[in-house]
Amino acid sequence: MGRGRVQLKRIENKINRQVTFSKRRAGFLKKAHEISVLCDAEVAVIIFSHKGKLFEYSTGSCMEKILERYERYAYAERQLIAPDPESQRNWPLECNNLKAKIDLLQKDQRHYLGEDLESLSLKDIQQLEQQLDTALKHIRSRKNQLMQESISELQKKEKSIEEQNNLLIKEREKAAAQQAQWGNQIQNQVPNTLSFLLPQPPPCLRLGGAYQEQASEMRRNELNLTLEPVCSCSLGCFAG
Amino acid sequence: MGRGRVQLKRIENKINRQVTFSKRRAGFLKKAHEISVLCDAEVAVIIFSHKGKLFEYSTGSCMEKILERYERYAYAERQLIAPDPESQRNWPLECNNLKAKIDLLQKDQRHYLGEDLESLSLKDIQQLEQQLDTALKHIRSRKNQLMQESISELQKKEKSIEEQNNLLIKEREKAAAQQAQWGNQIQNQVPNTLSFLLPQPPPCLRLGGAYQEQASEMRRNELNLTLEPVCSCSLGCFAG
DNA sequence: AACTATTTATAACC
DNA sequence: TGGTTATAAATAGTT
Repeated sequence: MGRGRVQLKRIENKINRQVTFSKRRAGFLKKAHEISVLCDAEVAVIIFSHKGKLFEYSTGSCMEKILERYERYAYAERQLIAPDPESQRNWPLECNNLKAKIDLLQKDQRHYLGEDLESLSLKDIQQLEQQLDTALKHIRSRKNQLMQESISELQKKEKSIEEQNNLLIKEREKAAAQQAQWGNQIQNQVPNTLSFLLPQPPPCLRLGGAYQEQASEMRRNELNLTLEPVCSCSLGCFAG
Repeated sequence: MGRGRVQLKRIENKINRQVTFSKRRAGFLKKAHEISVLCDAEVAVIIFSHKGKLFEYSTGSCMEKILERYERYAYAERQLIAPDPESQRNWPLECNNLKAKIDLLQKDQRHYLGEDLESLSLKDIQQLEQQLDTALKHIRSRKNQLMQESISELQKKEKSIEEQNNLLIKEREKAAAQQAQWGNQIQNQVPNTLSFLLPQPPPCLRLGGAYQEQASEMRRNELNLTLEPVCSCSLGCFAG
């Protein structure tokens, strides 16, 4: 994009290289910010010029956070390769930073839960209100969707069970009729059969019940994990 | 560069965001490589998508080298923060725990903001809805309180200024009357005085005007402080 | 994933 | 460096 085509090759002219670096760097960092905002991505850029000068960009101006995330991400792989080159990391500092971050997250979480509002200005409060209002809209929309799905599923299940019931009832009637017939024929030999069959619930009904219980148990577990984590500070760091 | 102008604002449509991310990411990484080659710079790029997927570029495919260089560059500052009588703690474990906690907090936060709801069950969603609903009640209550306070204060100030105004008006009238009297008494002795005096606004008026301006300026300032604080990001560590 | 009408970025020049 | 302009590139909306 310029008056001439560009070859992907080191610019030998020193001045030209410097100028191009300066211009492209600006455009590049701008694009980093754009993709970060537009696509809600977390971006970190580090550039060392030929002369060794550092330029950087990071979403949320928090380079360390992104680098740590990167380290964590690549952790598993590198663990396999390198057993422990981690004695030279600045652990205390890292821990401190993490703790500070957690504090911030927890503070924000309290705000999201409508606590500790005294420390917020009117404008903060208004912004918070709007955020939660929007969030609540999304949440209610999703809830409705889930409820609709749940209703549909239950209706389907109900219908299927009803059909099975009808089948079973027919079978029972058939059996009853037959047994009545048989009873008449061999009444004295097996007198209890009919009274034993009738009170027994149809098997399909019990199966349905068991399935439902299992499902709701599963949901309860997920709830514990996601909404009531051990740490009391679950919602947080808005940093993203 | 496209058929429409683009607003620097998160793309709300999920599909669009994903497509744009994909396209821009390609262009962005290409530019990273270009600047690296053309300008003989050392470039590292880390991108985490909204979904948490990692994309990266680094000159010479050696991310670690560049990150280490970066760490060395920013080393001095961070050294100052950390003393260190502590070397026998299990730092790696502690750090990992803290990071896990942060992940949980961030996940929860997204839920509080109405994002990533797909991973929640109906029951989770209902609980979340209730939490936010309660929080919103508190927040709105606090907001009303703050607004009331703000209104009261402004009213008080208004009243005080009005009183001062009244005083000043009275003074002006008094002065005008006095000057008219003087004008009659010495009209013949100093014929020009009156015509010189009259167009001249009485001193108290000018004072009053000056005072009023000052006061209204004050009000404007206070308004800015309480209603529109400079920091646009008051809430939380969004940057974490 | 391919196609364009546009918008952007930027190479060359000052 | 910082501005201007002609042009190459990137990409938003569309298919």
